[in-house]
Amino acid sequence: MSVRNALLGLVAQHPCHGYELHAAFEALVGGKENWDVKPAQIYTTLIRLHEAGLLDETMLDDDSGPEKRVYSITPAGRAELEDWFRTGEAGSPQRDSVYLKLMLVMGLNEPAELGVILQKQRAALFQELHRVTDLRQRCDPRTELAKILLMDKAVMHLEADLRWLDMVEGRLDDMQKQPLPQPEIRPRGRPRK
Amino acid sequence: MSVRNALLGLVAQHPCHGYELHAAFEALVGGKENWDVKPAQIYTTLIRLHEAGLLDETMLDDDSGPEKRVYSITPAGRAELEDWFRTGEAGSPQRDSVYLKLMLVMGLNEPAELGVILQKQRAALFQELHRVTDLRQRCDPRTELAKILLMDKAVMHLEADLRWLDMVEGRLDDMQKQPLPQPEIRPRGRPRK
DNA sequence: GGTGCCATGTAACGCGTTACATGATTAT
DNA sequence: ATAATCATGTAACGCGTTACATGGCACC
Repeated sequence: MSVRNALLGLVAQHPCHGYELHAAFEALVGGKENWDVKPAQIYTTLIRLHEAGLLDETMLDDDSGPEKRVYSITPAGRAELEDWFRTGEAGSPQRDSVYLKLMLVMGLNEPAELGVILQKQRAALFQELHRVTDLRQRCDPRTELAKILLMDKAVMHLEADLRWLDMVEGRLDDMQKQPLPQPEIRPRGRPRK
Repeated sequence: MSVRNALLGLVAQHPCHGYELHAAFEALVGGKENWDVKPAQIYTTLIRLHEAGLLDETMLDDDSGPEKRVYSITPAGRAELEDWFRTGEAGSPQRDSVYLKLMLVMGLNEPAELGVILQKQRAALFQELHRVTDLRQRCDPRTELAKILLMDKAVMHLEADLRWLDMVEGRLDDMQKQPLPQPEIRPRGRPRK
C-alpha cells in the first residue's frame, strides 16, 4: 500500500512518467538495497491511480524515444495524499514465522529441531545486521542523513529480534511442557442459548 | 508466504479439512487479535498446495454437514516443510511508510506538516503499545507462555519504533537542510564506455 | 415449515513479483 | 547494418482481502 501513496507524493512534486517515477522512487528509498521496486509495479499502480481518479494521464510524444504517459495529480489525489500524511500507522501485528516454526515443530515432537531453528535464525539475523551496518558505514553523513536514519531503524529492529531470540531460548524448556493450543470446533446449527 | 507453510505444518500433525485448519491456525497464532486469517485464504492456499503436489486431497462425506475436502501431507510436502524449518529469515528491509511521508513532505515544502506526522505516528504507536501490553497482562503464564512471547516481541518492536521516532525528531533540523535525492535518469542507447 | 445462523466454499479485486514484448538509440 | 542496451510497457501468477453463494442444522 505504500508504493501507491509514495507515487501520489512523487507526482505531487511535479508531473512525471513511469520511468522517471521508478527512478525517483528508487532514489527516495535509497536504492535497491533497501527496497527493490519493479517497474511493472510502478506502471500497474499508476494505471489504478488513474482509474481511481487520483491522477490525470496525458500522452506525450517528445521525439526522444517511445511515447510516454505523463501523470499529474488531481485534487482528489492531493486530498488522499494529505489524508495519508495525517494518518499514523502501527506496523501490523505479529506475523512471525519463527514463532510459527517453533510451535509447529513442538507439535510434531521433533525437539531436536528446535535448536537448529533458533541457530539458523540467529545466523540469518546476524548476517543481515552485518550487511546493514556495513551499508550504513558507507553513507556520507553530509548528504545522506535520511538514508542513515533508515539504516538505524533496521539495526534497531534486528537487535530487538536478536534479544527476542535470547528470551525464547531462555524459556524453551518451559514451553516444551505446554501442548499445542487446540482449535475450538463448535457444533453446527443455531447456538443453544 | 507464512500461511502456506503454517498450513503445511498443521496438516503434517494430522489430516484436516479447511474449517478445522482455519480454527487451528487461529489457535496457533493466538486469535484474531494477533493475526486475522480469512477463511478464503485458507481454502485457496490449500488448493495451491494441492496443485503443487504438497498435499493430497480426498473428499469426505460424513453425514454431519457439507462434504469436506480432507488434506494430508505428501512426502514432497514434508520435505518442503523441513526446508522451511531449517531456513533462517531476516525480515525484509525497510519498507517504512513514516520515512516516506517525511521525505515527501519535505519535498513539497510543507515543513509545518512534519511535526503533525511525527505526532500522529507517535500516537498510533502508543495506542498499539497499550493494546498489546494490555493483551499480554491478560495472558495466563501457566497455559499461554507462547502467546506471551509473541506479545513480548511486539512490545520490543514498538519500543524500537518509538525510540526511532525520537531519533528522527532530534535530527529533523539537519534533514530539512538536505534536498530530496534526485533520480538519475540516464541517456538512452548503449552506454559509451 | 420458516428463519437464522453456521460451515464451506467461490469470485473478484488489489498488491507485488517474474517473465516476456516492443521499439529507440547508439557503439561498433 | 548489427548488436547491445535502454525505455516502456503487458501478461500471468501468488498472496491477501472483501463480498457473495449454497446448503444443512437447530429452534420456534
